[in-house]
Amino acid sequence: MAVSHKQQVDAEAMCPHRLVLEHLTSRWGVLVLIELLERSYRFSELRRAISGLGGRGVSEKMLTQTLQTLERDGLVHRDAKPVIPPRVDYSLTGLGREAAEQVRSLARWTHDRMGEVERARQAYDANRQAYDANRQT
Amino acid sequence: MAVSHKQQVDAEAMCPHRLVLEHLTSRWGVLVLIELLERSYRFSELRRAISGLGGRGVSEKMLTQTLQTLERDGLVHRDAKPVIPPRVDYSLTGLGREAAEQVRSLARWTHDRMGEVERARQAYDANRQAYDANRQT
DNA sequence: CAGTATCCGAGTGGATACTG
DNA sequence: CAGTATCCACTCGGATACTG
Repeated sequence: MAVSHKQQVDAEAMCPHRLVLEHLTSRWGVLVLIELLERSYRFSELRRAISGLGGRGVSEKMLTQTLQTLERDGLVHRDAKPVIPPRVDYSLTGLGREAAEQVRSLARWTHDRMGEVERARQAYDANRQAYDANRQT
Repeated sequence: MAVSHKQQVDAEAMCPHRLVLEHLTSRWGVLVLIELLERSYRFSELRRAISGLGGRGVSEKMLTQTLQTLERDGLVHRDAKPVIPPRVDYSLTGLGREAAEQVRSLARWTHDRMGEVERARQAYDANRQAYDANRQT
């Protein structure tokens, strides 16, 4: 039924570039972009690749939706070859590549800083527990 | 009731750094980080500042939740002054500043490229419409 | 293979009322 | 002021079944 793209968060009164930002930082958007930075992928291939990144896989539905959104925003190029069985290749556009690189570097940053984050969490949780403990006395 | 932080997406089998990434790219996380990059804010002040960025405001609930998550991850520092009426200042930690800068640059990128995105969308929608049209004949 | 269509449960996030 | 607690609408996203 042609998915009128009124699906996502609906813009409402939100400035449009916030929307795009949400698209590329979305749960699967991030992974798709990073994966496509490596090379182009076919649909199912991409699905498997993403599932391989830890976490459980994407549903077909969400991958489709994510890809369509990114394609509409001009970040991903969809190349459907008219053969049987169907073959569709996805790749980044120039615009998409720029975005993907930023996203990847942010992802790498979080990866590199995990140690510090973990420590911060332990400290936080410890305080938290101490606080909660002497509260119920 | 002490919000056991089992709330967000729950980690499940997802690699931990994906979680942190979701925190700082979350709807309000992005805005909080960018805003705090400017200076430190009090709770309500921050709430208003964010509402001023277009889009409708954050609820107290979501702002609280967002701030707690970011604090736990060691990105935001919370300074509660024991005065009446209460005064709490939020600011970025060193770690938080690094993250925020990346997030801001991604936000700026999307802002700068909006023109191209809009054009891509128009092209996409036009094709789409043409396609849908001669389908129902 | 590459989707589309439909249903549905869980969780997000907003509104409201209340507390220290 | 700075939250917490509760309720609830709505959306996201998964499972499933079907199509070209």
